[in-house]
Amino acid sequence: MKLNEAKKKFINSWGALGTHWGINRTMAQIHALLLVSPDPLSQDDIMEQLSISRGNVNMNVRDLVSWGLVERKIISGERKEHFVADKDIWKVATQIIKERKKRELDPMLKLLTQLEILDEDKKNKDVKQFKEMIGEIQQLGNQADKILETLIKAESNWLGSHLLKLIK
Amino acid sequence: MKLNEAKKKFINSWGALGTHWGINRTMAQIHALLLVSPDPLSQDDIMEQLSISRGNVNMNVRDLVSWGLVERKIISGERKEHFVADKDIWKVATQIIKERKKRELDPMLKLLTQLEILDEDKKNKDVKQFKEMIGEIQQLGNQADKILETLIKAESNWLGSHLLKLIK
DNA sequence: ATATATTTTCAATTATTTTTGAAAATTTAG
DNA sequence: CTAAATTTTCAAAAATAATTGAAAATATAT
Repeated sequence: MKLNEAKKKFINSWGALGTHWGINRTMAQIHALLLVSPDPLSQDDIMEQLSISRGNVNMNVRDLVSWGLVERKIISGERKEHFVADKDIWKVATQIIKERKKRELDPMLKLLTQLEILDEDKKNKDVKQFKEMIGEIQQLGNQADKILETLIKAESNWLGSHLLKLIK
Repeated sequence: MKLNEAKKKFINSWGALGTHWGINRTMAQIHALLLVSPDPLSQDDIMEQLSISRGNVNMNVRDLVSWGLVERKIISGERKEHFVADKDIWKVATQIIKERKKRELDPMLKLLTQLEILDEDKKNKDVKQFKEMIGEIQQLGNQADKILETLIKAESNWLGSHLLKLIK
């Protein structure tokens, strides 16, 4: 297989995968492209390589920056802004976990707390089962929260060397 | 807050959350509805409670069954099929992990293995960096795979009592 | 076997999300 | 300051995904 073919395959399947994770195809593709590009790319480079419009590149790159996955890079002499992806995959993973936790898990846990305040007949079968269900989800959510928090703080090599042995 | 209000809130936010996870709103809503319903519901019950069409219910319930989150229940005397969600949240979580691993992580790892076979000048900067990147993703993917595998096999209470202490 | 109830399918419709591209805003150079 | 380059915005268009609803298929009762 040739390099360019491999890159294309990688970019495309990364994009396809993104759609299963609530991330839009283009954002995932741009991220993939930057991951396999040794040097920073300009908006025009990205437009050309992925055949997408300027506005699309702009919006999605901006999103990637807000996710902390990509950063702007000034190249001396160049007028255009350039972008690089953080190439440390462990950081990429923890960054994604951190953001999704903040954007999704935290609000859900907050909501569940609100739902707890149910002032109705506690002997009612439906009320009882509802409270139980919410309680269980909350418990699991809190556990997940703690684990993710710890994971985010952990060292990149820690996971492989310690956790895996302990968990077995 | 009244029970029905709480249920509605739960169902709606569960649905909204689903869209961030590549799951369609309705499927997530049906799942939420079944989670907070003590008794099995028929297609008509679901149609009525969520104001959605028969076809929609049918397809999404079928999907939930294929995910192993919901099962068909025959109620003696009743002609219509009824559906219940597995109420054990730990099982729900591991079931979702299991399915997503199978549907997404496994194929991605397979793809990465194929991309490894790159027959080009190994001194080429681009080739080198590409291989490195793929290698790192693969490593992380394999670690995640092992951890998820262990998690799926773990007992529901094991996570809280052991993993959390060890990981700290 | 026939009629009736129930479930499934799927083409057409509707809703949602993504993408484009050109205008507006901003930045940099001279 | 003015002009050129670059970035950003956003309404409209296109693409994608979800939903409907009625017809077809299947199952059950008499």
